[in-house]
Amino acid sequence: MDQKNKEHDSTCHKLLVAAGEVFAENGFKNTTVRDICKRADVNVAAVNYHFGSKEKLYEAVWENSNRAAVEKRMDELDLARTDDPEKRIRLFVKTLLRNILDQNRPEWDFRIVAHEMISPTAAFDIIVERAIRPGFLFLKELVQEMLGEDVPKEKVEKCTLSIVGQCLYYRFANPVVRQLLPEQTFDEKGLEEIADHITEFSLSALKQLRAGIENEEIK
Amino acid sequence: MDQKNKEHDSTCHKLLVAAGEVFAENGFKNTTVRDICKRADVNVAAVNYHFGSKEKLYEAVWENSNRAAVEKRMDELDLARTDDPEKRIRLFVKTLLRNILDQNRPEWDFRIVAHEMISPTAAFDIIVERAIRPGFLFLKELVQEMLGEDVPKEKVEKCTLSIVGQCLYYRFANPVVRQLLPEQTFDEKGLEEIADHITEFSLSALKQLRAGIENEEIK
DNA sequence: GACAAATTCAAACAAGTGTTTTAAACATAT
DNA sequence: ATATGTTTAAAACACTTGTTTGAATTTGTC
Repeated sequence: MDQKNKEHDSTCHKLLVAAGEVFAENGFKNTTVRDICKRADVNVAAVNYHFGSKEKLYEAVWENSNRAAVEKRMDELDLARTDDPEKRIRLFVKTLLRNILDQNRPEWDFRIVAHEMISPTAAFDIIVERAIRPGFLFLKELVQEMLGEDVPKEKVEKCTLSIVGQCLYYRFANPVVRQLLPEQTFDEKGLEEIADHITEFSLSALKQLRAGIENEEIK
Repeated sequence: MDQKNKEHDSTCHKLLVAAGEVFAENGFKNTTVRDICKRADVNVAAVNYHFGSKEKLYEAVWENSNRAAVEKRMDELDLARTDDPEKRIRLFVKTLLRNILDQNRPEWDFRIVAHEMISPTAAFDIIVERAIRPGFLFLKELVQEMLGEDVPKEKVEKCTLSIVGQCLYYRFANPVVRQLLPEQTFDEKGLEEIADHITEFSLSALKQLRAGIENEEIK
């Protein structure tokens, strides 16, 4: 909205940072501009002066933080391109879990996505296309590799969702998981455990499915 | 709150019904008492007159609808007690999916649970204990049967969550799924497909895991 | 039918929301 | 130094929220 967006300690910059944090915590609807301004140590009117409205600030936050973050994530995943699909699925799961569960991570943009899933705003379509679909397609290819070429597209897609679903459950239903599994931690060690389990569970399923398909082909 | 709660067309009853619908659609925070009263065709003051507050109405809605619904669901599942664990897991998945995804189902209480998972209210603990834990324990037993007795509790629990997670993803991330898989329907046929897939995926995983465990034991 | 209690209603209230206004402070260029 | 455009600040605005009020209406009882 403004040419000085990127200068540290400018009102704009302080607003973007604060807004990102608060939106990530509470979603769009449950966030007040007064909360944001208080955290940014800035006057209430600043939001509308610099961004026009709460909604445009939301979009700016997203625009500002997301593109780089997504690309960085995809790069992380691409690093392992030489590895076999199993290792890359493991890496994918671990990366995804870290992004959605690690509270200490400043890359909170994924938490905004989580809120969008539950109560979409106008930015929803863009967010899906930019932040979700790339990862989905990435994982889908790996699943395809695991299952073989002649398995129908719908099956591959559903398997992909099965893997993603296991991960995202820990975010969406986090309070439930904490109550159901009180011993489970969510620190580095806990995340590792969860990631290992989901990977093992999913790879087992994919291998078994693959075996079943091959058996059918023989018949 | 009142002795005439159950009479049809009483203000109380109309409020409970309307509130249930609206809360299920929008969650607690995003529901206004004016919305509820408009749908119930009742004066705004009625909520506070009959229930004391919006919050107590929320609790009453839950109290009123849930106990019977949960018991009915557990009965449905128990009917199949004679079947083998595989068939019962299939039934569990299908029942769960129907409850959380079938829009035409008047048993919207499960959708309130979904909202509670994202932004818990004071009723959260009760809701988890009454609506979620019984199903969780039910499925956990089935998974235990599939994996055998000597597999650690944590593994059984994580596998259980993996199954539940696949199902609930279709609810939490429903708009995303619709955008990612535009061909997927959510009518009776669509639900059947999803349920079949999740069952197949999960049973494959469990069998493979079981095989792995037995191999280790032999060594 | 008359009286009292319970219920409904329109209106208003208090608190919170996003936004706008108005003026003061600041910066920059001439 | 003055003028000009930009940024900040406090207050107010318009609207929505849950809740309360007090009068009107209905209901129950004798």
